[in-house]
Amino acid sequence: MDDITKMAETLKLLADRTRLSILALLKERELCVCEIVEILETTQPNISQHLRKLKSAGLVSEARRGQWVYYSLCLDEAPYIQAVMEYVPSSKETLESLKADCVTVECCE
Amino acid sequence: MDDITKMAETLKLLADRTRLSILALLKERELCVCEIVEILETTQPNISQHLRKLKSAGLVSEARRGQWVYYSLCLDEAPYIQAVMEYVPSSKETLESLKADCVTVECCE
DNA sequence: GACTTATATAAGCAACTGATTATATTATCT
DNA sequence: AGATAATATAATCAGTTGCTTATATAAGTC
Repeated sequence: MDDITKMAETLKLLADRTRLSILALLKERELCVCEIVEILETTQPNISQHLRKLKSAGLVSEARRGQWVYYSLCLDEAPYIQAVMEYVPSSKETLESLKADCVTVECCE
Repeated sequence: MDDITKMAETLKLLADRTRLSILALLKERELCVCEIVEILETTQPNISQHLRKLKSAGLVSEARRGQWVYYSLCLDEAPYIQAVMEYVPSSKETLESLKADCVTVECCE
């Protein structure tokens, strides 16, 4: 697979509303699956499967802590992804409002 | 449509081998459709339809000169696309080798 | 060990995408 | 006007994608 094909494949991962949102969130801080599910208002399997794609491309890494699995951004090997991420609108407010009404999610302590 | 959704939509245009190759070529210089067809070794309708998508997103602009329609890059409005394009491998050699055996294509003068 | 919570995986499906083939349009040349 | 070359559009189709529902695994709690 030549360089351009590989680049197109990697860009496909960003070219999806849900995955780009996940990456935008992880840009702020690491998050566990259930937090992402709550914020993006979708189902858990949906997020899990998107995370798997991002992980197998090496764009995120996971760390289990207790029953929670935390995902964080991992863009050192993907400079052009990093370049794009500079332009993704911040999710800071979204994350703060989550903290505010953090009743349903136990993992945010 | 929120910002992230729009960004994902635009990134979809780059997330395709053929379209990314077209953009990489146009990064070097403007090209007419038949040149792109010859270089990328695909069919004319295929290229035409990809160019239409790129055009309707404003990423390329067209200029008819005689029977040929020349396309050129137009990324002023899309900073993050421009950022990605910095990382796309150059097509300079490909374009020069085209010039070398430019027999079938009449438009390159 | 039984129950609950968090996450992952699998199967199924509707919607979308990229390519091909066929046809239409536009311009040039005689 | 007729023939040719360049490009655009339309129809079709196989392959892919993202989501949902159902189920499995893993960790924590009682």
